[in-house]
Order: sequence, then structure tokens, then C-alpha cells
Amino acid sequence: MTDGISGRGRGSESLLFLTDEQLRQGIEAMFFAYRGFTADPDRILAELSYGRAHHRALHFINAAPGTTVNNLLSILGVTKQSLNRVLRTLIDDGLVESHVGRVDKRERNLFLTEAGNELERRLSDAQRARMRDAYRSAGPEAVQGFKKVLEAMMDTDLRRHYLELREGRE
Amino acid sequence: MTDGISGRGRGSESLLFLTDEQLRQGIEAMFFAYRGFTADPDRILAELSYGRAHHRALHFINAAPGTTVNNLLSILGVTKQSLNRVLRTLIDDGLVESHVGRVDKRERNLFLTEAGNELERRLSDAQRARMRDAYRSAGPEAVQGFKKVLEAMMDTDLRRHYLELREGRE
DNA sequence: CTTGGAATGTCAACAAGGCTGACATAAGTT
DNA sequence: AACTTATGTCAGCCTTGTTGACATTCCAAG
Repeated sequence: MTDGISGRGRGSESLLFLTDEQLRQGIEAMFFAYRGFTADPDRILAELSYGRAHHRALHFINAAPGTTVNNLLSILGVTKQSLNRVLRTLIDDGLVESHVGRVDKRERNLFLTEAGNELERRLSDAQRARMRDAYRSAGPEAVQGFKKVLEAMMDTDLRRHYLELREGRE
Repeated sequence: MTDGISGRGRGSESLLFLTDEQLRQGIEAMFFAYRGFTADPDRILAELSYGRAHHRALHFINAAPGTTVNNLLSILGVTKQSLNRVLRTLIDDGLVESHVGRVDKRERNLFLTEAGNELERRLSDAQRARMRDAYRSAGPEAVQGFKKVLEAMMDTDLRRHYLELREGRE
């Protein structure tokens, strides 16, 4: 137990693969990298007294304009009360517009306003810049692997959302 | 603006690399994957009315037994008041021990108790299982790339911590 | 030896953003 | 007409972050 190598995880792969130490490194890499991943937008958000929750809403409304509240809920995995609080401030501040649905009038279709678009862009520019630098220094093959592992790490229902968003932009 | 391809990011790399769309996919992959990454430990923690903050403390005390509060602070990037609250409950619950430093008696060296070790193991078993499955289905080369991109995404000071922890276990 | 500063602990107050539960309303569906 | 769905909203609670203030301990420099 002290060397961190368990009996499990030594299957048909190469022998130095999937040791507990390898897995721990991956876990720590995720933790530290996620901090970097959110650091730049967080700084911008702090200036405006918004939080990560606002960023997430802006991002996914931008990614799928006209999305409904319910869809956003299942993407974000929070309660409607939580989302509503964030959405309310964004609407009040004129960053998001909520239109009654045309086919189903119970639904609200969410859109970014010009100002919302501007902030979303500012945030995602910062985040993309970090991503771009990481991609550049790691190289194209690394990026392939990066995505492959991340996709395998997702819960099935979230992977569905991930793929749907991708398709919607093709 | 609508196709998500900006003028930037089309440097000396291959032409279909580093478009805004590629970068957005990476951003969303990080978001959804991180949710999966924390999902299993979160469920265990909820049972015990602990949170992610407790998990992080347990993880890094386990990774570097005898670490000081200050070191933990710079790894976790929170205030000492925040950390202290979490640490206090872990000490009160008998999961962590705090020993006055031998060389510098102002410092506290932190260790997991047997119970602390047990919980840490339970949490990291769950997290490693997810990681292992992701690694397996993505393959060894993908894992290399995965780590490479994550390391490039870290802030410099955090990358230092990341590498130090790794070295400490070699 | 005294003084300054560093490491730590602790108290109080506050905010963001999760959560649950309850209830209202409008509008599809059967 | 009754049921269900989508949404909004109120109230209250929890975790985990923050700042500011202050005490203690103790190393190190003068």
C-alpha cells in the first residue's frame, strides 16, 4: 500500500500503465489544471461581481441560442431555483433575454443581448487564449488524447449534451 | 462571429487546428469531464456530510504527510480561515492529526489518522476507478496527451506544486 | 535582550451559490 | 375537466469562499 501500486489495474496494457501512481497524477493534474482553466474568466467576473455560475449560463446560452430553461438545467446540473437566481440577475442587467416560446408557450427561449454577447466573448476569449497556449505547447496529437480521455470521463448523460452542442455548431 | 472561427489561432499549425470551435470543444470537455471527475467522491462525501473541501484536504495531506498548513494553503489556494474551518472538523472528527513542528514549533505538521486514511482511500478508490476506466478506453497514447495538455494549462506556481508532489512519491 | 515579522489559530460578519420545500401560474395533454 | 409540464418565486438552510481584527508563539536580526 505504501508504494501506491495495487493489484488491480495491471491488465492487458503495458506494464507501467494504470498504476495507482499514474492515476493519482491524473487526478492531481485535473485538479490543478481546472484551477488554471477557470482562473482568467474568474478575474474578469470578479470585477463585475459575477461568479462562475453566470459564466456558465452565458456560455451555454451562447452555445445554443434559444435554449430553454429546462435544457439549461440539465446541462448545468443545478436546481431551477439556483439557475433562476443567476438568470434573473443576467436578465435584469440586460445580458440575457427571455422570450416566450412560439410552439410551446410555457417554455422560455433564452438569448444573449448585444451586451451579453460582449461579455461572453470577453470571458471566452480569455479562456480560449489559455486553451490555445496549452494546445500549442502540447501539440495536435496531445490534444486528440486530451479530448479522448475527457470524453471517457464524462457521465453518459453529460456526454450526450457535449456531443449535441458540438453537432449544433457543425 | 456566427461560425465561431476567428482570425486568430490559425498560426503555423495544421490548418484545421486551433479554430475557435476546437477550443470551445476543449472548454466544454473540461467542464463536463470535471463534473464526472468529482461525481463519485461527491456522493460518498454527501453521505458523511462532508464536502469537496474536505476531500481536497484529505487528498493533499495523504499525498504529502507531514505537510504544513502554509504549504496546504498555497496548494489549495484558499484563505487560512477557510482551510482552518475544514481542518478543524477533520481534526475534531479524528481524521487528521496536527503535530507541533519539531524544528519550527509555530508550524503544524498534518497527518491522516487511521480513520482519515480509510476515508481518503475510499474517496480516491472511487475517483481512481473512474480515471482508470477513462484511461483504459482512451488508451496509453491518449493518456500521454491528456497529461501534456493539462500540465500546459496549469498556472506556473501550481505546476510547481504538481511536480513536487510527483517527485515526493517517486 | 528586545523587537520585528512569520506562522498559526480563532472570532465575527458577510456573500455566492448550492440545496429543499412549498406554492402559483400558464399552458399543453389526455 | 383533470392531469402534467415548464417556469417563476418565496423562504430558509448549508458549505465554502471572502475580509478584517486580534492573540500567540517563536525564529531571527539588531
